[in-house]
Amino acid sequence: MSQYEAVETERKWQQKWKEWELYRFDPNSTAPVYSIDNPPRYTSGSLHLGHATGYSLIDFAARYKRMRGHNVFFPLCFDVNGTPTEVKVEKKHSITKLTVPRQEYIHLCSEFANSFIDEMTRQFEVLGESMDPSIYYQTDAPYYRRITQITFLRLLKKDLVYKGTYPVNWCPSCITALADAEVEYSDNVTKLNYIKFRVQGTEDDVIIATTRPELICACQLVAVSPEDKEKGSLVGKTLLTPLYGKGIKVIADDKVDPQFGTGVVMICTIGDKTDLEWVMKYNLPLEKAIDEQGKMTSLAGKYQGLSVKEAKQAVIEDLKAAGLIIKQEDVKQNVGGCWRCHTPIEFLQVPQWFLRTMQFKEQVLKLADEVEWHPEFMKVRLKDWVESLQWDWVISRQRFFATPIPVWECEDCGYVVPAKEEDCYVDPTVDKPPVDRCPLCGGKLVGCQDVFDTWMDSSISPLFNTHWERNPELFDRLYPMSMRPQSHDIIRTWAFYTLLRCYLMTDRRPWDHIMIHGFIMAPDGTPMHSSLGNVIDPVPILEEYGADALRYYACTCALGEDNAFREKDVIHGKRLATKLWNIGKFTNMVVKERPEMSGLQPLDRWILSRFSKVVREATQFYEGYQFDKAMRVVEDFAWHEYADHYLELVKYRTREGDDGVRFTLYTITLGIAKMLAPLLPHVTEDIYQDGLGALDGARSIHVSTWPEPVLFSDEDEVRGDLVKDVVSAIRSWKAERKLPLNKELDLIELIGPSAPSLVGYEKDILETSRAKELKIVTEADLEQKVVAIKPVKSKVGPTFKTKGKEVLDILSAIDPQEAAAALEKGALELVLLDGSKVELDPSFVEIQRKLMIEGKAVETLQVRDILIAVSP
RNA sequence: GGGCUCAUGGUCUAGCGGUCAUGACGUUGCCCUUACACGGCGAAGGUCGCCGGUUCAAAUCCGGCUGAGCCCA
Repeated sequence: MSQYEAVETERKWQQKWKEWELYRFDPNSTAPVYSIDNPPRYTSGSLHLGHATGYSLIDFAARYKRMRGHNVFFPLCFDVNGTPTEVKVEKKHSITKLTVPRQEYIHLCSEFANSFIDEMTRQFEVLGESMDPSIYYQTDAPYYRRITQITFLRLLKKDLVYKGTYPVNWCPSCITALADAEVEYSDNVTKLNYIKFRVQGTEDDVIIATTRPELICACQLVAVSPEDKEKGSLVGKTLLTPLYGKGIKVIADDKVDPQFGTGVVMICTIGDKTDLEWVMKYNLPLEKAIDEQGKMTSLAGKYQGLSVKEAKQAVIEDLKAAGLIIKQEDVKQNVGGCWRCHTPIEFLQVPQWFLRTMQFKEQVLKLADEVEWHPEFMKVRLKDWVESLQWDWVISRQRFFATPIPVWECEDCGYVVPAKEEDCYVDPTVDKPPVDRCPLCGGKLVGCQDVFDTWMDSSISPLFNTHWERNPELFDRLYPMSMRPQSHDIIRTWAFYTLLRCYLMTDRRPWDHIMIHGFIMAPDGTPMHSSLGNVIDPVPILEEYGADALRYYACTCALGEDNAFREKDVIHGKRLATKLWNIGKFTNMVVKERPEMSGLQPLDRWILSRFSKVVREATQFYEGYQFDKAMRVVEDFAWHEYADHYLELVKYRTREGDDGVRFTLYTITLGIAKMLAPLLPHVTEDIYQDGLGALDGARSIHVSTWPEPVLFSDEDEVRGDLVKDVVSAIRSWKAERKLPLNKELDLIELIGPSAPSLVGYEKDILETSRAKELKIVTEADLEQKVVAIKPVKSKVGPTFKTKGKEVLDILSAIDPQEAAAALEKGALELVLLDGSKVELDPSFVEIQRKLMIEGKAVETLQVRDILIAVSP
C-alpha cells in the first residue's frame, strides 16, 4: 500500500477487534475497574451526527483507560421505551391508543423500536466505538424492567411514593395525555374579558380581567400584586364569583403583573401553568371543571356537558345579560395545542404516582458535590435546578409503551396491592395480582393502567450495570460506577434523577465522575432537529473520510460547549491520519528491531525531552477528559516538531545505521501512535501492526501500555530549538529565493554570543542545509549594522510601572545605533519628561543587526541573537 | 424573565494579565529534499462583539449592553 486507504483499513481492523474480543469486560480480573454508565441509545431511528460525536467522546475515555491498564466496563445498550416511539408508530400505522388494543399497540411499538437495533449496533462499530456486547442491555427487556419495578416496590414500602392528583396536558379531541414535547405552541388572539366581582357585604365591585370566563366555576382565589397600592386594600376581603356567588379570598402575590388587565387576576384549577404554580403554593383543592372529553363537569352548574368553547360563549352571554362584563379587548396569547390534531390542550387533574423528591434536595446536592464534574460549571445547572424544585416528581404516565407500574388497585376502596418482588417483571394489565380480592374490602382488583415516566427506567442504569440485587459480590466491586457521560440538556432529568434514585437505594453516589458534552449544531449554528430537516447523517461522512476523520472532529469539540459541524475539521482529520501513517512508514524503514537507548546525540535528546513533556501534558489532559487539548498538543508535536523538523534534521543519519536515531524514532513514533490511539483508533492500529507492535509486544495498540516520559532536559531543548530555527531559517531563505531545498551552499557562518552553544550540532546543520562548510564564531570579521532595538516589555513594565509607557515611547524614538552603542558599554540612560533619569541594562532591549561586508549587505538571517551569513 | 455557556483575520479556532495574538480552511507565490503534493517553505489578511472599570500593562479580570445555544419560568 503506497497510500493510506482509510475506509478499507478501518473495516479490516474493526473486523479483527471483533474477532479478538478486545473490549470484553472481565468480571474475574483483578485489574482496577473503570466503568462507564453509558447512555442507552434511544431507538427511534438511526444515529445522527450528534450521537456519533457524543459516543466518540465516551469512547475516548474508554480506550484511554484500557491502555492505562483498567478493566473497562463499557456496555452496548439501548433505550427502548417511551413517547417518541409511540408518536412515530402512531404516524406510521395511522393508529391511536383508542383504535388498537393495548397489547397490540405495545407490540407495534416494540417491533418498531427493535427494528433499529441491528443497524445502530453496526453504526457504532463503523464509528470504531469500543462498546462491549457481552454486557449488553436494553431498557424494555424483562431483565431491566424488573429492576425498575423492584426499586419502585422498595420505595412504596418505605412510603417514598404516594398517589396524588396532578394536572397533565390533555388533548380533549384525542382523549389522551400529552407529553410536554407533544404540545405545540402557537400565537393567537383572544378576548380579555373585564368582569365584575362583588365584594362581599358591600355594594362595591372589583373588575377582574380573564381570558377564561368559563373557569369562573373553578375559581379558588383572587390575587393582586403586593406592589399595587391602589388594590392593596382588597387583600383579605372576600369576593363573590358572578353567576355562582361563591366566596373567594383576595391575596397578594408577586407573580401578579399589576400592568396586565386590571391588575386583579383569578386563580383557577387549572387554567394554565401559572395557575398550577399557585395551586401548589397555596395548597388549593384541585377541582375539576373540564372532563377528559373536553366537556364542562357538574362544577359548571347549568353549563355542564357543554364543550369548553360553547361554555365560554354561553358564560359571556349570561354575564353580558346581567351587565357584569364591562368590556372586552383583544389580547395576544401563546396557546398550547395537540401536535396531532391542533386542538387547544387543557390541563386536567388526573390521579398520579409521586416520588418524594422535595425532602431529598439537600441530600442530592451533597452527592453532587461528591462527584467530580467535567466541566465543573455544569454542576451549577444541577444546583439551580434542584433549588428551584417546587413539587415532587410525578412518575406515572398515561401511556402504553413503557415499564408498567407493578400494582393492582381495588375498584371499590382504592387499596393498593403491590406485586411481589420475586414475580417481577409483571404487567398488571395482563398478569394476575398476588391475591384474588382486595384484602381490605374484598373488592375486585384492577391492574394499574399507568406506566412509569421513562426517566424511572434510565435513572437506575447504575444499579442495573452493577448487578444490584442480583450479584452482591459484583455489586460491591462495581458500585459506584466510575463515570457518567451525558449531554447538558438532561442534567435536570437524567443526572438529577439518577442521583436521587441511586441514593434512595444505596445511600451512596452513583458515580465518581460525570462528563458533560454539548450539542452538535447544524453547520449554520442552529440546533439539529429532525423536524427542521437539518440533521446530518454520519454514514456518508464515514464512507468518504473514514471514522478516524470524523472522530477527529468529535475530539475538537470541548466538553460542555455546543459546536456547529465543521466538515473541514473532518477533512483535516483525514490528513492527519495520512500524515501519521507516513510517519509510521518512515519509521518502519529505519527501525527493524527493538533498539536500546544508546548513542543519543544532542538532537535526539532535544526531541525526546519535548516528547516527554508532551506525554506528561497529554496524559493530564486525558485524565481531565480534555480530549481536544490532548489532541492539540500531540498533533502539534507530531506534525510540526517531530515530522517537520526532527525527521528532516536526522534523515542523513538514518542512512548511517545510527543507534540514537533508531531509538528515538522507535520511541516517539510508537509513543505518538499510542497517545492518539484512543482518538484515532484505526490508523494508529495500522501503524502498530505494520511493525512497531511486534517490537512492543501487545496484540493490539488498544491493549498496549501507555507511553512513559524518557528524559527531561531543558538545556537540550533550548539548544535543539535553536538548531531547528537556524535550519528552518536557511530553508526559508532558499524558498524565498526559489531555490530547491537540496541546493548546495558553499558556506554558512553562525555569528553571535550564543553561537558556540551550537557546537556539537555542526553536522546536523551542515547535512540538513546541504552546506559544504560551516563556521561558528562569536564575532565576525564583518561590519555589523544595528537596524533596530526592541524593548522587552515584560521587563520594562514591572520595573518602571507607571513610567513604563514613557520608557517604551522614548525607546521607539531614539536612534537604534546610538542606543546599541550605549548598551554595549553597559547601560543606556534615558531622561524622562519630569527630568529624572533611568538606566537600562542590555536585558531590557533586544538588538537587531544586519551584516555588512565591505559596506555591502550579505545574505544574512537572524535567529534570536545569532546571525546567519549564507554564501551560496 | 432567570441560571449556565459562547462571541478572536472571509470562515472556523487556540490563547484567558506582559507573544510583532495561535493554528486550520480558503486565497496566493515557490519547492516532487530517497515517509507524505492528502506534503514542505513563504506571503497577504485581525481596532480579539459593543461600552465602561480595575491595572504600569487586558483578547485575557470585573460590571453593563448586544447577539447565539441549552435548561427553566
